Amino acid sequence: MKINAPRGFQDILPAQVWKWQMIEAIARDTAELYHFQEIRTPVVEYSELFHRGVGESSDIVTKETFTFNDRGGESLTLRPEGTAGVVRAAIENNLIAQEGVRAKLFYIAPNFRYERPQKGRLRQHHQFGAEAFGIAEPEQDVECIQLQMDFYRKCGLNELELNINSLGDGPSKQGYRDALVAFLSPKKGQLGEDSQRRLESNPLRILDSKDPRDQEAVAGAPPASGYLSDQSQRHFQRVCQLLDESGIVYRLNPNLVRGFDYYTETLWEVTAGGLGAQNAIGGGGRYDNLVQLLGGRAVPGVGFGSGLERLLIALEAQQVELKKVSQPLVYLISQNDAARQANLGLIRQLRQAGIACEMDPSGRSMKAQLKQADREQATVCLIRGQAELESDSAQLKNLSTGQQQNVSISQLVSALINILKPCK
RNA sequence: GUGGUUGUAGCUCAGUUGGCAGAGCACUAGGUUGUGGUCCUAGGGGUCGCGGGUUCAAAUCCCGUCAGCCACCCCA
Repeated sequence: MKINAPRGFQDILPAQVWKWQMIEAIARDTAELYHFQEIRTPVVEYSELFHRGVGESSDIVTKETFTFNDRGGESLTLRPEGTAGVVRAAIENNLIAQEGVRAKLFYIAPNFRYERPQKGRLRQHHQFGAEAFGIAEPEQDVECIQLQMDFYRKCGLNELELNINSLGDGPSKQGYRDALVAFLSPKKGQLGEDSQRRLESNPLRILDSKDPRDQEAVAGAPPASGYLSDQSQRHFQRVCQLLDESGIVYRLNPNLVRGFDYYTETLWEVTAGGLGAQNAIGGGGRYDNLVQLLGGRAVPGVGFGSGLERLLIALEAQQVELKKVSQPLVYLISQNDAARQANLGLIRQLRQAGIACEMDPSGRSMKAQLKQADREQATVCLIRGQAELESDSAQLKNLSTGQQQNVSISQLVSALINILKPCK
């Protein structure tokens, strides 16, 4: 019986893996350029972490987690997002034990959400994310945004838009929520079914609904900016000013709301062309209450997560060419059994000398071997038959020019290194 | 969880009114007994997603189911 990968889970095959390695390398290089350090946390956490962290009322926790009991009866959950686990690890390992101690961490890791798959949406997806703890100033928000945007720029992504908004600190957010409910309640009948329900559970989300009925009802709603405390207002203005100064183009979007309960103050989302309906490629925000909520000191934090599958989709749609670099390959070809036997020893020597080699041990025709070498994009073929065995030499054939030369075995390694050097 | 749509060779797909399961590409071999890419010739490869039903006869019609894709919800 044939067994497929579970719904919404995807194999990343050799033909694609090099792209992953490339964008992962860009992510690491860029994060380290900003002096963020990599952290790797477990794929599973106690379920309570996400309930408390992401929020009991958020959709992600209520209906999208992979949750199960282990054999001891503990409830575990596959991580649905990156921040909560990093905060837990930072607290547990005393990385942010004291106020004023700064920790800047990044990760590249899979997340799991039980959803119906569609374009740009899977049950396992991967994110590059970064979290900065200990600094409440808007400079830290902007450093995160700069890192994120630099990452996209280095990957070659062109069509993208940064949306930004502020919901203010806790009291500001609550005040705005109440005001919005007061504004929308009389119009409840005009809202879509989903939003009528959200009016109680998560009214802020009605702001960024796609339903035209909701958009019409929301049109005259008061903006969050009117409910920000003085301090929150100053914070947000400073963020915008710093973005201006660093030449980052953004759009103030008063309807931008994000799905995690822990966000306070600044929040942002980057959208990209070519992604279909799920056009968010990454998002982030400040979460000044989260560390304390999860049992740490009152340490502020800010960070982002960026979806790598969606980045690759966007790069493809925008026809961005990633440059593939691979090691030049030498393909050993044997005319007969004796040559094949000799090449088995030779290939080991060449590999130990640091030269990537391949050969076909099955005794097929030379034509078939050459064809295979061509298919695998070998740079050089090393051909040995009866004549070469007797003269202790090998033919080296350059597959792109077709030129061929005879080289003695004693000089083989240096000759190959010479030929391959300009190909790296 | 809801809706739409598509499942035929490794891949992309055709298949008429229900009447022998097809093409292109890819693969293997030969043309060339020591040389790839181009070309020519031949060959291999199928649970027509799966299960049931109608029929003399089903890839084709009906019912169910599973999966992929797309959209809603939500999010990266």
